[in-house]
Amino acid sequence: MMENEIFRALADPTRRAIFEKLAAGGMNASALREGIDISQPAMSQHLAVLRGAGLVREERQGRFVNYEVDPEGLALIAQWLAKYRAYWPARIEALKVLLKDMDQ
Amino acid sequence: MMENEIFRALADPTRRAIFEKLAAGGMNASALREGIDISQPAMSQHLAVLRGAGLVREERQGRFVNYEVDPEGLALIAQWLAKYRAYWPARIEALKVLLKDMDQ
DNA sequence: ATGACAGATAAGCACGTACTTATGTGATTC
DNA sequence: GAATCACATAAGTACGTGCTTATCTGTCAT
Repeated sequence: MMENEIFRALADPTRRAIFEKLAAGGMNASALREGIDISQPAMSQHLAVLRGAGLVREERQGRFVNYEVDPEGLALIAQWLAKYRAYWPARIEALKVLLKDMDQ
Repeated sequence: MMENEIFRALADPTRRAIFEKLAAGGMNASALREGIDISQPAMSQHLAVLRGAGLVREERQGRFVNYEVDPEGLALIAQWLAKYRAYWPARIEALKVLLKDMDQ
């Protein structure tokens, strides 16, 4: 089950930080390390977990590897979330923002 | 940070199963155990984690404790997800379903 | 080819997590 | 008020996770 790997991947704050950084634009593993105090192997391992969860995808570019957000993982979270739509409070501000951004 | 506890809580498949069961309707901890092969203390501990994450809330009813889905946790996930809306593929079926269910 | 560089993998370790059994707490029933 | 029931908490344990250092793989420049 993919959900398992997705939520497990996002359960780690360092991985969420990496993902958030990638969401601002794809970049290679070394560039990703800047600003996040983490060793090279640790970064590599985190990226492997994110990739396994379908949250990130890689693309070899010479001797660099460019990473970017994989929409598939996000779509699966949206799908999971949709199952519980009955419980989403109708007038919460966050939801209104979400709706406005999506409905176009 | 609440996100941390939410994703950590959902990273466990047993807890997701409990949450899913609660989403079908609130019930007490004993009723929740039916169908899920788990000891009473384990269930109690899982419910404590889900409650700490804002995914579930409790209500004492005599010597029973009724548990139900807390919309706040779900709203926070939606909020987190909304940050990455730029990456959501526009025509994925899951997303269309999500949109249809929300936009009313 | 050789050295340098980007990144992955291996192995080991400290700590966290999910479970267990045992016991505690609060509410109900008799 | 004693027994029982629903649930929480305590303590211990097996296993998972995230980190480290060391090493390997692949690509580029010279």
